[in-house]
Amino acid sequence: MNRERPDRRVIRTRRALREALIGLILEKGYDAVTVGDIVDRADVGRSTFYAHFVDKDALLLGGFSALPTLWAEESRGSDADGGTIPFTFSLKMFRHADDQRRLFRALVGQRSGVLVQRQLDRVLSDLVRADLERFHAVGDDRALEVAVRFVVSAYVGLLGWWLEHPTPATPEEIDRAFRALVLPGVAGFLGVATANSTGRST
Amino acid sequence: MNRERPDRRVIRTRRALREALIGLILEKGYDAVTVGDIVDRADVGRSTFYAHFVDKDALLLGGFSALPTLWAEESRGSDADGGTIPFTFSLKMFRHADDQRRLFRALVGQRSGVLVQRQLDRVLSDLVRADLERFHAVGDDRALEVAVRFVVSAYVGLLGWWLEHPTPATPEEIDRAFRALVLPGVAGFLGVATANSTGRST
Amino acid sequence: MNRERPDRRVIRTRRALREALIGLILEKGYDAVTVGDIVDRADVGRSTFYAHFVDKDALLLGGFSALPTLWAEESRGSDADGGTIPFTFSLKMFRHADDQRRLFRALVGQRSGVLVQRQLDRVLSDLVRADLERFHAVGDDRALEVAVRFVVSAYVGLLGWWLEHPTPATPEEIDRAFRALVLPGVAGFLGVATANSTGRST
Amino acid sequence: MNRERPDRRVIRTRRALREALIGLILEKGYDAVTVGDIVDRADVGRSTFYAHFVDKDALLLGGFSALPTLWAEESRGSDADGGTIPFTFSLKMFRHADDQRRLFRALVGQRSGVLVQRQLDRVLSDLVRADLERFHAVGDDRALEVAVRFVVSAYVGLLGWWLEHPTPATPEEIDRAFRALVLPGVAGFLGVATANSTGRST
DNA sequence: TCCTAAGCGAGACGGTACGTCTTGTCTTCCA
DNA sequence: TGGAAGACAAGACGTACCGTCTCGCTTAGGA
Repeated sequence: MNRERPDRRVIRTRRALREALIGLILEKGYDAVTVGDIVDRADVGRSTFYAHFVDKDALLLGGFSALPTLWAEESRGSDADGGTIPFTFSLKMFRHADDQRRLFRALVGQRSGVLVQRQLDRVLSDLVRADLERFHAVGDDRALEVAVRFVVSAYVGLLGWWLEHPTPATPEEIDRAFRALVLPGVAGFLGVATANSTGRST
Repeated sequence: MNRERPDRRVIRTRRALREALIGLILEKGYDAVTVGDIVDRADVGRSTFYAHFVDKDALLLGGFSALPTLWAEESRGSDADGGTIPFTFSLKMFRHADDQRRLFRALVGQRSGVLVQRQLDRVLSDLVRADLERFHAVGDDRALEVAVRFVVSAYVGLLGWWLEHPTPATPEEIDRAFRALVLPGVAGFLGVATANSTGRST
Repeated sequence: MNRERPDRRVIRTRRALREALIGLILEKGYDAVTVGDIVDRADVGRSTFYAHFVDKDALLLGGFSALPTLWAEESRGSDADGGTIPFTFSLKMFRHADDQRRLFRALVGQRSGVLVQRQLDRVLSDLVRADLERFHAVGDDRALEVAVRFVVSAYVGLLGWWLEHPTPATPEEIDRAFRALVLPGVAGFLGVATANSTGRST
Repeated sequence: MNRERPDRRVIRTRRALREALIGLILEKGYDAVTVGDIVDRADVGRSTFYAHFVDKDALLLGGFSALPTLWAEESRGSDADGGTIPFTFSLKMFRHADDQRRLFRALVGQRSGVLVQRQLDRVLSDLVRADLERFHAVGDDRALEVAVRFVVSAYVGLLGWWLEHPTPATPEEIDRAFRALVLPGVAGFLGVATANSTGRST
């Protein structure tokens, strides 16, 4: 046990770097931020940066790869609803995005790098695939993947659009739109499993 | 008068640059291509490059911004069908993509830059918006934009996925999937105008 | 003909770099000078420096490898004396060193790098070897090399000592000391050839 | 009392560092060895190094500054010869160098740093000065210093040359060359005091 | 057919960021 | 609680691009 003692300094350094990055992204957009900017603001030596992260990208992912997962966890947490509703992540994430619109715009919007988008894609794909398998009897793997990609693309597309436009709608409204647009197609494409809520856990 | 003498050399230079860029994108992906690479391959002086294009991006767009529009035109051209089918661009473009999979992958796929994607988005958005207005009585502008974004995101998402995966389906199949996934949601969300848009289950 | 057009810019850049280096060496000593210092003072881009010289060392040698040779040429020029005196470089170089004591101290003294010393060694070795072959019938190559090394070491040793000590003697005095100390040993070690001044070109 | 508790660990640490340094010098030359290399090989923390030595140089001198003195002591020890021969250190040191050619090459040769050379210079200068004062009636302090420098430079020069060249001569031979080259000049320059210094050709 | 402005290749240049390396200090942990 | 381990700030290094610029050479296209 006790493997990997954290060493407070390491933690402090990483946090400083992460916070510097966030601040700079909000100010200039991800691509315009240089490693030099980051270490200057974090008051950290250049080599220290590279001792912790191979990349600017690695810093971003190291800090935020956790985030989507976190959102996912929170969503899944609400399985208290009996798991009768698919894509519960949707509203949660719209709300998160609403709360921290600036950060989300920087990370998910057009000024971010491809990286967080890719990461978000990955996490959402897993969530969506799980839900699709739960609610539909899927015989065809390829059809499943197509559906996953469809749902995720639609979601991320709407999310990005919504973030870039000034207060076009509440999270609830945009979530309702998402569901209205996506669910019928999925249902038709994959077919309905047994009941709406399969006989799964609970 | 006499403005804009074409000068054969100019044309030759530009074509050389464009072709060099395409080749390099296919080999390394857009982001990895440098101006140095391009002028080396095109056998052109560095300053000549900048005499014609401000950017690597400008070269790409200068060469290809026309493309999506072209595709669009071809699609619209087929309105000979009486305009009874929405999103006719879809199958056409899937077929184009199938024909020139390598080029499309380079331009639209993950290895491309954001630029062509953005351009594609713009053109598709216009096409989709036109179709939506044609087939649905849209009272709410915001709803229309949401729907546009939904359709475009879904389309581009599926297109990208399909390009990245080795021969998962024929253009016809993936187009059928696209329509099955997208049309019901749009119909439900915007309401049916002329009742001819789909004959989907309900 | 006309190969290698010089390109005025190149010449200007190199001179600027060289002069910046000299100035900085005089101020801080060779080792303390960084490439950054040099390009700052020369008002030249960092990459430009590396386009011309692989190293700080290369700049030094590129600028000064000519110098010892130059000194050598001047010395040889005085063969008008009929070539009856060996090591004519000696007094010349002591005088040069006296004239530009600061520069010599920086280049030959302890604050310099090993590089100029090595170069000086090489050039002096050639001069000395030539003289030894002229004035002595040397049968044994190894003995010649030993003698060369002896003369050069003694010379450079005295030169260095003389440079580091404030005006201990005039160039003529130190040259006389050098000859008094070195010549007898060489004569005894290698033997005298024919006459003192061999029958060579006069 | 009890000052300077030896603390076995301290001794072990220092020895480890010293041995690491020697090994690395033999492998890469002094200048190429970094503190990181040393502590890695010695399996010691970086700060431990700096707790014992301010420098890489200090480690070298701490370990080897004794050496030249030692060599000197051994030489002087043999004054049992009645002190009739000057520069008795010469042959002894050539022999040492022959015995441990690799180490000497590393320390005295061109791949070493300036430090041991300087130290060697200092020690040899003292030895030489003492001998010169013993064998010559020196009236002029400056002349003495010049002679000291001459002898030392010549000696170190020959030593270095001899070390760098594969088995060019036995210690006895190179010593004989040294004496033949140096003594006449010294005798002529300083004047003969007790007349026993050399019996060279007048 | 000549001549003259342009297009062009070649590539030097100032900048800027990169990722690596090394040094000497300073903090943390452990025995 | 004192010393070993190693994280850290600082900053130089050499590389890779960028976009600007200056040079002459070539070469159309109008005279």
